Amino acid sequence: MEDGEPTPESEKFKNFTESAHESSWGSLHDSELNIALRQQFSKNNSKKDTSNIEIATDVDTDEDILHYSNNNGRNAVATDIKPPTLPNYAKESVSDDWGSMNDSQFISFVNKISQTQRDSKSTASVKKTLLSSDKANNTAESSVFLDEDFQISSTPKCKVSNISSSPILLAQKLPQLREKGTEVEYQEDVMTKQDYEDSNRYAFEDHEGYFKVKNTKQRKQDQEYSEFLKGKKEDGQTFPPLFSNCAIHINGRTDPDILQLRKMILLHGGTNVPYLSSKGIATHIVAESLPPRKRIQFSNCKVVSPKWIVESIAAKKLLNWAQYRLEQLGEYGQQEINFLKVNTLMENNDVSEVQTGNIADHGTDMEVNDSLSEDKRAEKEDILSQELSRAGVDARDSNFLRIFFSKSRLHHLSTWKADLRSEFLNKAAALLKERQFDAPKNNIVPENRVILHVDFDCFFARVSANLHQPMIDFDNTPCCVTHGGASADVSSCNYVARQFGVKNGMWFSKAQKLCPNIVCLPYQFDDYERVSNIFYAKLLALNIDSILPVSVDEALVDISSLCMESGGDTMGVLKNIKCELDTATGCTVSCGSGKNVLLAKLALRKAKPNGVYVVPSDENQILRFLDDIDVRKLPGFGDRLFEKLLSLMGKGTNTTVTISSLRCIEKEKLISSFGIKTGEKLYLFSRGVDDTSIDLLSDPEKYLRKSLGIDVNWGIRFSSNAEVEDFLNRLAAELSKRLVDCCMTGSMLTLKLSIRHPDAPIEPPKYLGMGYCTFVSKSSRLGISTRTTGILSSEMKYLWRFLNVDPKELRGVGVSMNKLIPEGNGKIDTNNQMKLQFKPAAATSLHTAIQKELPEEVFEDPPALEPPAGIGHKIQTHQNFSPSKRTRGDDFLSEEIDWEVFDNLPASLQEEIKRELRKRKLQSSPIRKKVASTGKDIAFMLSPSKRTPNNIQQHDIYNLITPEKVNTKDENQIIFQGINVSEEPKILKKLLFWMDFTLEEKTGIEKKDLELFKDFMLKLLSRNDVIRYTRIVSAMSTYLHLKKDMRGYEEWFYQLKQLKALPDEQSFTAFEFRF
DNA sequence: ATTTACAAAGAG
DNA sequence: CATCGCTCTTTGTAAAT
Ligand SMILES: Nc1ccn([C@H]2C[C@H](O)[C@@H](COP(=O)(O)OP(=O)(O)OP(=O)(O)O)O2)c(=O)n1
Repeated sequence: MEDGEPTPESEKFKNFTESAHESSWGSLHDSELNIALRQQFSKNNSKKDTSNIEIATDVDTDEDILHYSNNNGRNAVATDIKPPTLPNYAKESVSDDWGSMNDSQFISFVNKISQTQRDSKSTASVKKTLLSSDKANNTAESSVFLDEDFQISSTPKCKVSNISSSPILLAQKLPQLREKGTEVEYQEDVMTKQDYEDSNRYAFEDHEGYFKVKNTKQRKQDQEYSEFLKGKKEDGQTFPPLFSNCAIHINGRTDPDILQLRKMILLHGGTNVPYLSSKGIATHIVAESLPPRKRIQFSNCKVVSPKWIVESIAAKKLLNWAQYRLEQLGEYGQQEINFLKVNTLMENNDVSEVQTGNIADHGTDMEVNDSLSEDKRAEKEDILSQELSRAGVDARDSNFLRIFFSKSRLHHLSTWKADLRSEFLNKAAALLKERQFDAPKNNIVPENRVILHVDFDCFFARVSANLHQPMIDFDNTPCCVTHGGASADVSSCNYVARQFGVKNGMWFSKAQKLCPNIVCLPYQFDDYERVSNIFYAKLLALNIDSILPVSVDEALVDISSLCMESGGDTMGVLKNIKCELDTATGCTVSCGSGKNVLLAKLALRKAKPNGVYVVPSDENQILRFLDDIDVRKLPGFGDRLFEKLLSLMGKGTNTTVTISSLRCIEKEKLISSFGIKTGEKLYLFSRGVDDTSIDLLSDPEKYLRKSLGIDVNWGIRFSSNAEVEDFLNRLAAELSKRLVDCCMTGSMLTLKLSIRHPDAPIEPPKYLGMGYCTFVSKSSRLGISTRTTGILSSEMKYLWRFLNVDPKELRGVGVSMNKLIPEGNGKIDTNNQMKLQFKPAAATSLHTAIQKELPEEVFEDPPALEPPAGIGHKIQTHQNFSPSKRTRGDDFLSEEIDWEVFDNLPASLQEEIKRELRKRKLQSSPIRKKVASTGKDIAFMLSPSKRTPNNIQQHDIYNLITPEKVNTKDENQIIFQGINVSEEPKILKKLLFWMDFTLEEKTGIEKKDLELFKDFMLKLLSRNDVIRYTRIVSAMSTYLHLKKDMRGYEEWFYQLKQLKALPDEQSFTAFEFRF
């Protein structure tokens, strides 16, 4: 059993796992699984009712699948009658901007056009056709194709402002279309033959090859197109080849947006670089602003504002890019950063792929190999790539995190979401500031609000399929995005696959069983981001009242004003928005609307796939709409709540519950079984009531991030404590980096561990997965708001030791910063500082040390014993928690304060970045992934207590030889630096000098010195010389108090805080000894 | 009565 | 070979204050 023999329980677990993945992707996670299992186990143990439960589980699952099939059935019918999507060419032909298409879309589009226009050679006739089809788009087409899916019909002639094609743009684009068409037709042939191999599942076995080809292909195509254009001067339009020597990459959302910029660049002879590959191609990067991460990545490129393009074109000559250099880069020479970077790369013998952690394991266009011969380089890369492949599956490798995150879909989703939140919050903040005086109160009463929920249909699957070569008939071919192995998750599958019962989150082996012909597509995170940028750019271009990003492919939008303008034709507005988004992205979205968020979300469920749905605002109609909806569709209503509800209603597990029956349950009953908030929410939801706001301006602080964490629950396999602590060091560095990225510091740290459940096999069914686990978490106050890697890692290691988990049983590690404040806004956690006056700090590393060195009975006394009873007890029951068995403390001094190099970066580079952050300006217009400043930019909106000048500098910790020398060893005499303890003033003088020195030094306290110092202090304590001890700490604290503005202040504060906390325990101990 | 620590659930 | 099971918010609960 211990060795992972498949016991009945673990077998059951496996079944449960798989069915859970099927029945509800995303809503049932392992933590929940674990709960479910725990519950089942306990049930089984107490009631001996195993078979019953198993059956129940199965039935539940089947039912769920059935339910979804029904849903798909409806879609299938619709598909049979009429294709739910427009034929690609029809949609694309009405696109007002071909720039939004990717290569394959473009090729297909052009082919269709040239096919339909085969006989007509004149530009004018093409124009006419396109124009008429454009018209069709706005009128007939919506009724013909879309009405099929609309639940409520409306006139197709609605007009939404801002979204119709500009006639000027249209006229400009027409000749290009035709010309590009003939050009590309040829191009496609060549490409198909020379570049692509038709492999069984993947078009390309590896992403790298794929991206290289894609990049090459697009650039080549763009280039031929521009060359072709150059020769053409008809139509009176000229496009001087301003950018002929430029290869330009557009980074994220810009103004004017990426579509327009790309067009401008290509028209004027430039090369567009859609993806940054490891070959240094891009000469310029266009962006509005960049977060530190990308700033380093892009450091050897000329990073310019979009204005450079616009104004160069206006001036009809290439303007000096330096004038448009992105301001944030400021004074640090790009050369210099590049130089540092290159050196780092070479020293580390690293490859750019790992360095940058780009999605397809790609680096930037940083080229470090100029000096190496091709052969040598290839050889080197070969060796490195071998090392890399190990690094990706071994958490002990220093590159593991980077590789893991670069391939993790969930990491990307989370990151995108956080970035979007941050960006839109900043936008809102800027807007609020602008408005401060003219208060443009929007006068729409809640009853008349129209909330739109818009979401791509099977986002990843659609985008990946669009890019796939050979082309996929998306509406008839089952396909899904997955890494491809049997136990790999299906991230997203299309609706064809869903008819077979395939679901997002299901294991691929299962999906394949259900649907043997399913096509497997690779992840293409860059493209998801790119399409998402277009999506949001389009939404922002509308006259919307507010917008709340829900996910990379999903947003809540207040369209009350738009609907008012259109005379209440909500359906028409939705259709237009849908059309607009479909054409711009080459995907399909669905739109649902209602007078509140709840109704909008439910409407979207009805609208999917590829449709729109409007919930009317009449109360009775709302209730009728809700009546037949499954309660499981309510937002926030997952498996666990459903289970509870079933038991509350005394229903079997295989039933569904409609909202109308939920409505029959009294409020009190709901509250008593679900808790006050949840009960009340369910009560209101069942009546269609929901007052959730989506307005970032209404309460900006609410949307400011409150925690920042890192979780790794894959690939965690350690054999020793040292390996774990090494990993924690790297986690700390990563956490610190992310805190820098969003300009925040935090004062509480939480470590969360996943531990193999005793009943789970050693190796779970999923390769390197976490399997069935128990979880423990422990948090600690730092006493100071910080993000210093050294402090974080030290604290994490303390928490790790505290939790006392066998490294071999560890299956996952998470760490999170909890009491966040925006950078520079008050350094000290005053709340906690106050507490320090009265009682020892919460757990700190040094406590551990003391515990280790004290006799065992100390642990039995609550004041000295850090863990509150609850925790200790819980851990004990789960995993033999026994503090007294902890290893002796000899290793403490060498391991406890493990000051690592501050970060992976050279200190000078770090310094530059931080300076840069401080310089950041409020009005810089934010761009997703380009603006990391969550905190600072909206600092002015925070309550005054949280606002303080940000003149306190961050400090570094860096190894440095200080004036300290080796301590002497004497058993009887306490000697510090050759000075006997009786000469206390001398020692103090030395200490203050040392402190002063390190406070100024940007490299901080040298690790060895600190060890020696602590060693000395601990000796004092061990002799019960609390008086001296306290005197020294007080003197140092007082001195430190005068040095608040020094860079080393924070670190010293932390250290002294720890030292201060010790005597309380010590005196207690002494007291104990005396009696 | 609040505040705090921890755990669970739910989302994409 | 595989595989990349993240990360944040909200809520419930029990215990401490
Ligand atoms: N367990 C999950 C759930 C979602 N996703 C990713 C893939 C999806 O494409 C994207 C968006 O999630 P949605 O819930 O919107 O699902 P889809 O867009 O795939 O399908 P649809 O919205 O049409 O139901 O998030 C994922 O990787 N794993």
